[in-house]
Amino acid sequence: MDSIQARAAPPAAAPLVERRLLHEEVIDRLRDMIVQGELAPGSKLNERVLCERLGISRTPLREAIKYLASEGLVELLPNRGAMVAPLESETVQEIFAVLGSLEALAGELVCRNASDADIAEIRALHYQMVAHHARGELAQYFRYNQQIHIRLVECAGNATLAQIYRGLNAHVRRARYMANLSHERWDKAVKEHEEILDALSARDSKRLQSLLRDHLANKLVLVMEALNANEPRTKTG
Amino acid sequence: MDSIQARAAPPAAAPLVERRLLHEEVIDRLRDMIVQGELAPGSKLNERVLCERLGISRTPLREAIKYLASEGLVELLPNRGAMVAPLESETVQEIFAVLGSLEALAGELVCRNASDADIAEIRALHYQMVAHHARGELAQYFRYNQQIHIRLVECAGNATLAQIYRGLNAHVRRARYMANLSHERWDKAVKEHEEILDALSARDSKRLQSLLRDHLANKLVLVMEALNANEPRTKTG
DNA sequence: CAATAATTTTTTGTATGCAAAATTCAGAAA
DNA sequence: TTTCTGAATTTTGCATACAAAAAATTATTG
Repeated sequence: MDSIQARAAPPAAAPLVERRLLHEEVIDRLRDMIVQGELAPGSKLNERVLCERLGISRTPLREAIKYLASEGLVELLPNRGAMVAPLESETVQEIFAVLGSLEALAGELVCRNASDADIAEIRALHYQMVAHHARGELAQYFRYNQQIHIRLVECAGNATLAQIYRGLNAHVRRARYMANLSHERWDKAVKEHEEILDALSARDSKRLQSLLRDHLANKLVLVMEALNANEPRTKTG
Repeated sequence: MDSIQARAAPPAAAPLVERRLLHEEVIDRLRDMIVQGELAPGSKLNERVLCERLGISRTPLREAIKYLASEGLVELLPNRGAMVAPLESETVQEIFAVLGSLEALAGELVCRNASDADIAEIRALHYQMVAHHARGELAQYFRYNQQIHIRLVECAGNATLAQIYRGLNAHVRRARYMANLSHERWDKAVKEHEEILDALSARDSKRLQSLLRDHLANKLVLVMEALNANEPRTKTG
């Protein structure tokens, strides 16, 4: 029983870091399970099963589910519980349209507001990513790739923007679009990142916006391919 | 005891409209109370008090609070419950920056995707609004004003965009920025709406975007004034 | 055998109970 | 008075209990 548990240990001392609340722990844990694909899009969330898996009671689980429903990762089915939000190609296209707007805004703001240290940090992430690309380590590459985009938006200095961006990004990430990435396209994506980093370093807002837009368009193609590969069935199925 | 109650009436027949779930009812009810200012920004949400007021138990209330926390209208305080999200001028400015991007996108999409019926509906709302302006009915004017903006974004045909827009809009609306609207500014706002309607009718995307941006900028000024009027105290207080 | 009806089982929605944490408040010390 | 201190009270977080709804299973009929 090495699962999450409430009030297990006696108070050793004043906890330096606030003890995390169970339902918050569960929010993060569930979100991870959904984004990582452990809980597949469209699959039903059985409370009993999840409670056993997480070692908690239904109350914090249900609270976490409500939170994620508002985030859009979960859909509530009245009297029938909840399911992982399906990954419809239509919704994905909608999300990309919004992401485009948000990245454009982020591109403008980050050039104006990011500190040199911020940009240095993004550069460091970039070189990590390039190294993983050179070694053909796709999963690690993907991880740093994500981090770069997230960090770029965060460094724009608009927390509201960053939060919305992260939420939409999580939704799309479930498509596992990196799985079938050709060498050619991979190389191209890295090249695009080089240019993005250049524009950011020069704080060339217009160029950065344009590069981000093109990069996102290419990513959309990837995502749609992944989607069509996994669920080519129409609604008649 | 005419409050919301669970499973009160015996099944008269198959309910034509799905019986709403208690926690969903509470989500809407709480959101209204927050946006209407019945629950002030920064005020603590006492579960006992709210349960009594709504005539429900703590479980659905807490679930609703979690939902609204993800929406951003409520902030969770570990081991101390929750409070209505404060209305910081910094956050408001962030939100307006994002709203600007979203309205720009909406302006583009609505010109491309809205049906003539959609535009006719917005025009009808516009004339209702104008009538209330002529009669000096501020509250009603405000209501239609809101509806026009919401409907415009909805008619862009991107549900994700519309949902995010509504959420951010709700947050800002709490500022009650219409309260101290001068006659001069009111007239100007209506003029701006006339132009917006014109551009929409002509499906002139660029002009519409430009008009929406200016209109939003003016609104930001109003909101900031309302904010400074109500909480001019600095963080030292 | 298929199709429907009746029954059992499971699952969900809500209320309630209990313990930990936070808050309040009375009284003592400075 | 103001400022601690510590018990009483309130409030929160989580678990559990119970009833309604849905799903699965069995029984029944054509």
